[in-house]
Amino acid sequence: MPAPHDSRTGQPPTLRDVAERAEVSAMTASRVLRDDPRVLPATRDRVRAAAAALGYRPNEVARSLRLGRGTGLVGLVVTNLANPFYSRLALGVDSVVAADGLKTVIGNTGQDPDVERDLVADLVARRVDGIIAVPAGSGQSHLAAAAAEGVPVVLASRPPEGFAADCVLVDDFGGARAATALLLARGHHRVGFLGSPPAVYTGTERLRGYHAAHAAAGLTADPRLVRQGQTEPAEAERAAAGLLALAEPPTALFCSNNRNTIGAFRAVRATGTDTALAGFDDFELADALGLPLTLVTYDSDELGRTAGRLLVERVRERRGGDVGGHRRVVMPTGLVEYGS
Amino acid sequence: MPAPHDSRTGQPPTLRDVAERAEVSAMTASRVLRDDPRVLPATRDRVRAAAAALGYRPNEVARSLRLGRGTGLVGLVVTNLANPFYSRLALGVDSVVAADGLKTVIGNTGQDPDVERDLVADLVARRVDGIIAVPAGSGQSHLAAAAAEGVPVVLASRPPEGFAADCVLVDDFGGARAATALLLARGHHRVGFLGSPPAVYTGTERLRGYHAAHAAAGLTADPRLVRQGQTEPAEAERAAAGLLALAEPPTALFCSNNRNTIGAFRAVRATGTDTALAGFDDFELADALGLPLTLVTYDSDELGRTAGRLLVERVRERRGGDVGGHRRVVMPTGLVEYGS
DNA sequence: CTGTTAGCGCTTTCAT
DNA sequence: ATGAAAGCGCTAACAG
Repeated sequence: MPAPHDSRTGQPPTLRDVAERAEVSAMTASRVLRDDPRVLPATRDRVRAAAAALGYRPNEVARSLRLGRGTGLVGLVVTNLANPFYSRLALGVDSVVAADGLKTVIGNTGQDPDVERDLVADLVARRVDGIIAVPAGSGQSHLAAAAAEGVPVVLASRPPEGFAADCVLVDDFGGARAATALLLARGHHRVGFLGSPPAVYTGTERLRGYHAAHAAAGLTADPRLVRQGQTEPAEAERAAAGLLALAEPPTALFCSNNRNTIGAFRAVRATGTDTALAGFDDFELADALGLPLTLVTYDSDELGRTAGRLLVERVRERRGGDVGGHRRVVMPTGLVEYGS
Repeated sequence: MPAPHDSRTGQPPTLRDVAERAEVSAMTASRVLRDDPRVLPATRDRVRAAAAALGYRPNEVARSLRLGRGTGLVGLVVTNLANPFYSRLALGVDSVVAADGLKTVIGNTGQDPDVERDLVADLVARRVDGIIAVPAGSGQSHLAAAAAEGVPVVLASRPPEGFAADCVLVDDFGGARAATALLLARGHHRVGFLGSPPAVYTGTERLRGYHAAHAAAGLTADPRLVRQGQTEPAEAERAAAGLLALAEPPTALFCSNNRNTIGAFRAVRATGTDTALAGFDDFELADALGLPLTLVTYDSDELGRTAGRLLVERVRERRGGDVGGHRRVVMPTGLVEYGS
């Protein structure tokens, strides 16, 4: 364990300090520390020894300024990291970009569009190498602006609106349609819908799927059974309880994300009805709830990894490659049945 | 929506570009953009207009290099962001530091000590303003080195070893002892223990609590009922199944974290025994499992926020304040009973 | 193989 | 009220 730095000053050692100690120029020290081969082995050793003795670490801030190449950071903009969907996404992204030496900066917006705007602007000012975002839904002009400044942008689970960017989507429409169709095929003719606020892309796509399944079965969904706007389980539970308390309650519920599914589950259990339950997104312990539960599943880790991969390719591109036009990856969904 | 930058070049506009367009020196432009009052209102307006027209954003990399003040980033080092414990911590930390204009960089180690070392070194090289870490357990010399270089370090849920740093802890010992005591008081004399690898601080503290409860009741825990080393629910399930298959199986299990509790729950349900279950950490849907479950709880969001607060105070201190000696905050625990 | 010069974008210091 | 010079730590580009 070398002394971290010269104790005369509280400042970390600089390249100059290393160079002086090794009695070479800063340039030679720089070469050695970047493994440039054109240095005499003896000099190399002296420099290495000096660096080790001082506990020298190159200042990455200075390097990125000099190299003009960005900071080796990627911004990840999400609404709520405590939601397991987003934390898995974050992990998937980080695992991929870390392999390229990039670090992930998190930006949690808490659903606030103003926070989201500021966050993106700040990430751009910080010269991140790219941004992966799951925009909350009320406009993407801030992302468009970032893209226009040359910062690669990748959207996860929502498509770009009004500008071009890579994105990874889930087959929201198809998955929701399949799950709803299953409920209808089992004889449920009154199927309720619980979903996120209408401005959220995935929510409206999944609602479209719900309606499409009805249409395919020659049915029309009762609009009174559609409740949008719930973001947290507690809200979803109230909304579900409201549906179950109707004079003609639904005999089944389709929930457009895991927050709504969990809320609906609580409402059904509390009410004691045998309402059938289906939802989008798998979640931990879904199999252990003691109620039959049909879920639309997809590989959520792969979603994050794919987003990371798309971004990394763009970052490499800026350093010389060429990926070509913007890509749109759609992840397939499956159906899983839990409970007895 | 202003044009993001001059389209002649793909480069974002610099202060010079703004200055030229406003026909002032870079210095004056800089003053205006930092709201330095000593500028003629007319000039100010010209500069503001130029900046807006170009879509100028100050280069934060250059600023931090010049100001020598760090980057406005804090590093968060955890083992597994997909674990809800860590994602809540991350959110708590971020919510506090964001209020001070700081961003959180995530470093996910995946339990690998080498990755952890590299990560910390890299964060230091990137000149983060501070580091919040939940070290995996095999040595903290890398954190000590960071602290020695003057980077504020705050540890969450583990105390510093071999160096001084602020930390936030949970009352691991007391919580585990209370939960175990409850099981013993209910007549369980064979209580199993499921926990993380022995190198993990929280695991061993909680094991200590488990033993202390036995001692206080005049009992000695059967060492064959102690299983350490499970990190994921699947491993924990196997370990629990092993205990339940013993000739003299435990009649109750105490699990030292949520991963182990979930695994134990699965094993108990699969076996169909009426083994009593207790564990450390609350988790979503713990109340919905249909089995009685006693959990040691604490405010995990507050844990993250406290860590963030301790760090922010140190960061401010480096800019002139004085917080004094290193602090150790211990969060109290409670006991919750779920299930019928 | 090694060193000198110059400058990334910004701001502090010292003029004017 | 404004500007010129210098430099944060580092590294391309060019000497020698």
